[in-house]
Formats: sequence, C-alpha cells, structure tokens
Amino acid sequence: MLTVMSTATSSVSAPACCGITPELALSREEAERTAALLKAVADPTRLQLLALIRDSEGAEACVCDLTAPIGLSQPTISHHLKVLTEAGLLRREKRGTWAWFALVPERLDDLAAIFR
Amino acid sequence: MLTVMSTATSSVSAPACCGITPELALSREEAERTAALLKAVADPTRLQLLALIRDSEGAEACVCDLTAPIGLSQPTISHHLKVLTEAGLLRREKRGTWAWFALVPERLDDLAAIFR
DNA sequence: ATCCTTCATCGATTCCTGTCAATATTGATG
DNA sequence: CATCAATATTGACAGGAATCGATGAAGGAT
Repeated sequence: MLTVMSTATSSVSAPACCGITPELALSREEAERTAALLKAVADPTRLQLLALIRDSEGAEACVCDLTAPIGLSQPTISHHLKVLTEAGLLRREKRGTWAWFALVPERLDDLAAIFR
Repeated sequence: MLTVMSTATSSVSAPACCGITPELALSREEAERTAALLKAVADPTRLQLLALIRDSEGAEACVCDLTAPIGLSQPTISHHLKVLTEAGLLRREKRGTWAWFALVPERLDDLAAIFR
C-alpha cells in the first residue's frame, strides 16, 4: 500500500503544461505516512542499530549490546531505539532488567516495497 | 553495495553480551552515505515530486508542471528539486527557459536495494 | 533595447532533530 | 528495605531543514 514508485492505483491524468492542476499521483496524507517511515531510517545511527540487531542471535539484542559498538551515550541509543520502535520497525520486550529489541520483518517489507 | 538489511559482506562476529565491542555490521561511513540518500526521500513533498515526475510523459517534467499541484511556493519546489538532484535521484536539463527534471532509474534501484 | 516568463539564489524565520548530562524508574539481589 | 544495575525520561543546547518573500539571472518575444 505504501508503494510510491510503482505506477499505482491512482489514475494518470494527461500531463498538461503549466496552468492546469492535474490529479496528484500521490496524496499528501500517503506521502506523509511514507515519509514518516523513511525518516525513521534516514539516520546513520539508526541504520547501524538495525544492522547490529539483524546480525545478533535471533535478530534481537539488548541495549547493553548496542551502546558500546556505536559509541554514543546510552540515552541517545535509547532515544533512537524508541524512534525505530514507534515507527513499527522494532519490537520491544522486557525480560527482567533487560530490554530486548527485535526486528519486525513485515515492517521492513513495507520499507522495501516503497521503491518497488 | 548500499544494502543494509541483507546479510552483507562483513563478517558476523559472535554476539557477546555487554562489555565486548563486536565488529560493526555497518561502518559509520557507509551508514552515513545510505542515510544521506534516504534523507533525500524522507520528505512528503519530495515523494510527491518523484511520483509526479514518474507519471509525466517520458518520466520528466518542468518546474511549472510541479509547482501548482503541490501547492507550495516556487522557491520551495526549486529547493526540493535541488535536494533530489544532488542526491542523484533526478537529472536536470535546461531547454530554453524551461528546466526539465527526469528520474534516474539506477539511483532509484540503489534505494530499492537498501532493504533488499 | 525592453519587457516578460521561467527558474535559481539569498536572507530570514520557525520548527525539528540529534546529542548529552542529570535524574527518574524499574527490577533484581543481598 | 537498601542498594545496585539496566533503561527510560527530562531539560537544554546546537545544528539542520522547510518554508516564504524578495531578488537575481537567463532566455524569448515584441
């Protein structure tokens, strides 16, 4: 549903030059939803976090595994994990004192589908 | 080469818990390059611009075709087109008074490849 | 030459974002 | 209960980004 670049469901109006407002190929609301998802991954630290989790056992990791390799403060890592979680890309599970973060494959599929 | 989510070229070290700094699955430089490309498309207006151009004849459009449907000022549209062009996603060609912008399919492929 | 159209650039403003230090919260353990 | 360890939240700050109005540059047309 998120697909932006594939010729989508919306009708393609004849492109008239200058003056006629054509049907928008992509509605503002859908563009904003898609942009919100892309914003979540348009950050080097968050890309590194996703890659680190992907390469961990069971595609999950606790915060303590993630802070050191990236070299940023613990609150900063926590912040980025929150952004990714709120975007639906990570699932958070608390086990005892530890918080485990795992990838959400379906949401990554959404991401992959945007540009076909 | 941009692929972030596919198990990549880098070796996957055994994920030790807390204290041992593992090999980073994704280098900072590569993460920054990828994030820069994603930033270019992580904006609703720029997504709409890409979709509008894609649905135009020959997958190209002049600025005058793009300003009205999106409903933002001409300088703002010009700014966004510059961002997309500098990211390599659009190619700019001047014909007389008009500036034509066309998609760069290879660069869109890079985008699609990031999340496989 | 003069004017008009198209587009880019500049300057200013406002809002958003990444980062950290400090603090709070939560859970385990003695 | 007191304490420690692991995370989350808060507040502050600096830099970045989206937007607009005004202006500039380049090309056509009269």
